[in-house]
Amino acid sequence: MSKKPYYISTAIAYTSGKPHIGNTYEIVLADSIARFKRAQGFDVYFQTGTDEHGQKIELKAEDAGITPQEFVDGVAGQIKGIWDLMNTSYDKFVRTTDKDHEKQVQKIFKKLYDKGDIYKGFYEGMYCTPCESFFTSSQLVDNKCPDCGRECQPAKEEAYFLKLSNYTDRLIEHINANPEFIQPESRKNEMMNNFILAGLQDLCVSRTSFKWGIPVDFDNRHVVYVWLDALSNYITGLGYDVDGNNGDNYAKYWPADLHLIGKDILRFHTIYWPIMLMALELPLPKQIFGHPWLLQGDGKMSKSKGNVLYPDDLVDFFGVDAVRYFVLHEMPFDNDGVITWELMVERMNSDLANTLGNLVNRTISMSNKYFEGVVNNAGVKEDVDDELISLALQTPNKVVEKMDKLRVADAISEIFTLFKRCNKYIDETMPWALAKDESNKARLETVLYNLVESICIGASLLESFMPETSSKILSQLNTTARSMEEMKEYGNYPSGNEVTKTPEILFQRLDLEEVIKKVEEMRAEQMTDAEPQKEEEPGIDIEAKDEIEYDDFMKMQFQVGEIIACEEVKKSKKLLCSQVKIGSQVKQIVSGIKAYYTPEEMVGKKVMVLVNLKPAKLAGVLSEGMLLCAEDENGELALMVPEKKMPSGAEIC
RNA sequence: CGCGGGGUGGAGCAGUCUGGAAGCUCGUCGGGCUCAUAACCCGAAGGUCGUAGGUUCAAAUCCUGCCCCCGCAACCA
Repeated sequence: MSKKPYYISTAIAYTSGKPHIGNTYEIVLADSIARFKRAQGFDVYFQTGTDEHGQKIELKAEDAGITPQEFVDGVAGQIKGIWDLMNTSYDKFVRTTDKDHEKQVQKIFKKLYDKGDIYKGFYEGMYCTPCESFFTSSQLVDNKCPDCGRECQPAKEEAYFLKLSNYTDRLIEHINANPEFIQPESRKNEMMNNFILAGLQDLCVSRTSFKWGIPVDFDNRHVVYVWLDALSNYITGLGYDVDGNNGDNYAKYWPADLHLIGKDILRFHTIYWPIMLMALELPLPKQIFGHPWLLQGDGKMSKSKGNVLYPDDLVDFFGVDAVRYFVLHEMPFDNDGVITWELMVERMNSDLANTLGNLVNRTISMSNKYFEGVVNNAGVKEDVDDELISLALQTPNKVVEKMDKLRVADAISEIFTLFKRCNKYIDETMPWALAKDESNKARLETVLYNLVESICIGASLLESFMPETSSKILSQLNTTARSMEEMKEYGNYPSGNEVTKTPEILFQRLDLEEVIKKVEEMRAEQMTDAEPQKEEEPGIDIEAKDEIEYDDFMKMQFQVGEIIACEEVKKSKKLLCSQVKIGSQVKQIVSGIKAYYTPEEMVGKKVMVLVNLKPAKLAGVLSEGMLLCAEDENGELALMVPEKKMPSGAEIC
């Protein structure tokens, strides 16, 4: 009987920089699922990779003074290095700059164009010439550019679009008929209500504004734009060929069983990707799981704070398997998980060192102490054994159940429940008491046998999640991993086998204070590393606007305003509504700065106001001007305030 | 009234569909034990299950109103 195929993929990582712990979570999660499916006897194909095109990369490469190809080669290598460091067992690392991928994307583009699913059209809308940007009429404010406030003209720019309307009915049907398709299910409603039922806009699939992409072969002014390129990796990586000369892997593994992705890109995977496949007349993937995010507890990650968690640093502190354990265990099924140093140290000490490491250590030590390492199944059973044995037999099934529902964190917990039961069993049977009387020798042998056997089962199950630890334990017990089949019966550990004489500590307990101290040192180091950059801080470049006349400038009236009252705009997330005193008059101004200032902080500030901006309604509230802010590359805002004391109403010129 | 999820001992969660003694992990405190990595095992304290009503012999669980948090969408003059 041939093995059933199982194809799992992660999203491909964008090669703009080094992956942090959040990115790493996804690959580890996918890896544990892939390993588990292999253990269950599936013929698993596990694909990951990198998304390497786009304007952002073109610009970054330019900054670095190298070609885009050199740039992405470097970052892709770095990402692959981290994936390998995390001990992930992917079968293929696909890159969107792979020649065969590029070729197939061109063919896909052509085929859909020939079929009429891709059409040449126009970016049609309101165009702001100075900003070089298109806006839909709903984005405009009183027909003015939302960025600069100037008049926009109706305009067109040539681009190719993927037509969605032909397939939306089929997509809706498919989603409704297959409740498993989008996971977690709550996300299904978001996609349906916010996008599909609201009416889909055709997806723009080409660009003329940059070059670093796959050229449209029949119209080389255009390059293929992001999603059509990136999503195709799932089939091109398998050797899919538009003309039907598919590779073996495609025939064997498509459609995919599971696309594992972050919740932020569910829309592309549950709407655009299925429609692309329908247009190509290919079957749809069976399931798409938008996993939650792993967040840091100690504030927003930022390089300047030096608190970004990188997987390689964590591995230095804790070791690969501990890091794998953290990210898998702290992540619930459909809520964001939180990771902090405190939490990691706690898990390390409590779960890994105490429960697991110590169990293995004390078991092996006793075997050596009482029987010189020889483990014999003497068969002197007592009632207390039953509970342990039955749990050891049930645990594999429990783990399978959880994994079938993609509840990876829960699956690991089941394994640790078994280890905890082992610790309890030691206290119940008190081997050290048995050892005092020679007549209890056979019973003592049985007790130790039960421990070793149960640990073997637990360690074998652990392989998918903590492969290195699993093999360390098994090798200390001088045996190998059990198959799922072998775990159906109890007592497979060979009687008379000999465990190691020198048990190695699996996980060293850590002192929280010491860890915090080291972390601070590391942060300080990261800060100094960042320092030179700060010195020469080039500032950030933004898109240049057209030159203006002095008269244009003079049209704008800026004055100092004093904020005399401020409140949140209900029903909006980002807006604060301020009463601003400008000379003798008071204007109401709404600003999108709630995330950076509280209403209390605002009151009393003297700020720079653009006074003669045409009033507009924001979230239903009238706004009669604009508070000016500086904005950095992360969108962080800072109000502009006069450097010296100035009365409200003072002109800024 | 845009759509959806959630509020359970100090922390993180399960239980809600299918009403019927409030559970798990961590932490705290007390005890036991000594094989082991100051570990392991047992016990205890600590919750009006967001809030106000309703249905019922019985409500964390079903119904209604309200408050708060989160995700998505909109908005960021």
